[in-house]
Amino acid sequence: MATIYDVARRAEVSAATVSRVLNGRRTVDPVLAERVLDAVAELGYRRNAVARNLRKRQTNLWTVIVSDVENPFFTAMVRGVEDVASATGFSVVLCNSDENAEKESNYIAVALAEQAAGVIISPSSNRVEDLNLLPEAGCPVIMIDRELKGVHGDSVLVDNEHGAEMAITHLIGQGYERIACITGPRRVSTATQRLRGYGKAIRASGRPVNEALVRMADFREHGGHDAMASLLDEGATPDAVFTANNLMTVGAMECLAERGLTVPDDVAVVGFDELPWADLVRPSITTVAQPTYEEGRTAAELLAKRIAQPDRKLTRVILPTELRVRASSTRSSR
Amino acid sequence: MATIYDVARRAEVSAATVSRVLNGRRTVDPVLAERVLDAVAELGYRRNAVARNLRKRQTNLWTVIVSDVENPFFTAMVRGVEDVASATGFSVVLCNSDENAEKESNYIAVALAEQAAGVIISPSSNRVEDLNLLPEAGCPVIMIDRELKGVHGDSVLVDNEHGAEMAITHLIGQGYERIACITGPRRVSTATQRLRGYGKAIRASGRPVNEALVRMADFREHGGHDAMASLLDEGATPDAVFTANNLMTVGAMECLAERGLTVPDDVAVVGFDELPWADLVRPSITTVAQPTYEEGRTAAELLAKRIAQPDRKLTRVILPTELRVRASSTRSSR
DNA sequence: TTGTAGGCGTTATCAC
DNA sequence: GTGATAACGCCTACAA
Repeated sequence: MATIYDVARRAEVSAATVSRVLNGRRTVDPVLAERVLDAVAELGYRRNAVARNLRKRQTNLWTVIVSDVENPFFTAMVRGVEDVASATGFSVVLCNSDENAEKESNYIAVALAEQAAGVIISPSSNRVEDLNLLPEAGCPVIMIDRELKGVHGDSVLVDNEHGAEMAITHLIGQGYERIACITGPRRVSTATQRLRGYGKAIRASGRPVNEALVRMADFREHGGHDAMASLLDEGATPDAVFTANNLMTVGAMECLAERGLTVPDDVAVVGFDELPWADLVRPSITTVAQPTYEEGRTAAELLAKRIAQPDRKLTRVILPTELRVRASSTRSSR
Repeated sequence: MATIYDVARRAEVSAATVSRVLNGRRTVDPVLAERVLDAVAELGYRRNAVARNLRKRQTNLWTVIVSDVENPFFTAMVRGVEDVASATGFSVVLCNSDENAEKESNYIAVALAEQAAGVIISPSSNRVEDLNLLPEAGCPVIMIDRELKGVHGDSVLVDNEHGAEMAITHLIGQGYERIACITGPRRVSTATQRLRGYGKAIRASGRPVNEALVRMADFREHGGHDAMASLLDEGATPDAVFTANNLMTVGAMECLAERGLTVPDDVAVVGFDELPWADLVRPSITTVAQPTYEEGRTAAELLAKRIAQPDRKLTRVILPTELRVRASSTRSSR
């Protein structure tokens, strides 16, 4: 591999001049500059980003830690991040924490060691201290999708409570009476916020919240399935269910199908998050849609800004959700 | 940030000893080692991977370049890669070439500059020379899903031709007669191999291949939709269609639904690749399933081996596909 | 076993 | 405007 010195020798200038030409900051005699560029081309020189990063004490790597890479929700988000990153000259290191606190801590350690320029994370754990290692080391953190109080970083969220409220209010308006809720783990902000929206809407209709209709699952397909089964088996007899994320919606639907229950006639379904290719799913599912790609973009833009300007005020962006009414929650007859 | 020298001073040893303790290669006096470890803990020292990489002239970064991050097929694959990477101490830099040759070349340049330890790529272009820059610079390449002849690297593929053949043979067995094929761009190996399997099966049944029933689209949802529309509009009147990837399957299905055509009674559908949550899609779709996660794992394992042993013989792994017969291709009556 | 010293390839700070 | 020269933080001969 050719180094900057090889180029300098060939162009008959100093290494410093080569560096200046390559970085285009200060002015260089056009004649020398051309000699340098020629030498670069002839040698097929590429600069060594590792050496550059060491010298500049900063990299162009963003670490993105998501809690489930296989969930299409995060996929779309990552794409938003990636688009902004490549447009601003950063590369994205993708890490899958798999809802596992150990893995998450591990990836944080790696990000620190690799001198990541910034981290975008949807926290799986509530290890505030681990996350704060990053800002303490001067590495900005953006929380996305999920919020963790006490972490010194910006965040990009959606109006989870309101989204859930819309979902439940819609079900109530359709005449459903025993509305169940399958939410995620208590430590995750989206789970509690969506549950709160559920409770708020139920109470707003003048009814009490029935704990027998509430389940805390794990945001996974299997968990949604089992929570649905438990609702049915334990005699809670729901006539509708609100599931707090896409995977659990799928799990719950599968459980209903296994039991021979019809959606929406036996049990109506509204899920948080869009499903990919929702149009092919029958019955089509009513969802609370969030602007996933935009969340990724926004987080990335926030990170780029903070890197440029480390002392700017912390921001907390809340993006709107939208209720998309489809067949799974509209009464055909009764 | 504390450096190895800060630790050395605190532990009253030399920097070399600290390095030796941290890397655990050669033996160090247990007493000194403990002093070092204590100093590390007290200072919250973390080694700077950038400096280490410069010195060692190699990083622990794998660059994974996929042609569409939002396609669940690649998502599962990336997860397979990521699992192996993190188990072997590598990090994954994810790049989305978006079926775009320019972006792809760009990411290759970045991988080179960042001194990636290896690259796993599903090529979007057929720029063999660009890809070969990597092995020339000593950076191993693994091609995944798609093959590009002339590239000096290992590859992990599936038996595309055989998979397509199974699909078509199945349709023929079900009595379909005018079987259309929507495949991908000619430059992509999976597109041509799947088309070849289609032709082979058709001919094996004693019929000629009718070019009016074949379309080359772009492996995207929209492309699948338009190709289906063109088949219907141009009077080719297919009674079945084989779509060469998951996104085009969705597009074609949507087109059929728009036209009020019923699957499988008006037109049967078999698609290459599973759809996520295939069980919720109605009618359920017959697919040629490939072991996506395994492809990722295999590619990653191959990369790890090649890094450890750069001169091992080039390998080309072919993983099997499997026909999953569902409702979209089984004649109810006629 | 331990310490010293040189270098990985850049960029930044000086003089000139 | 250009060219020496000194870091950036680490690893590893080599010498002790």
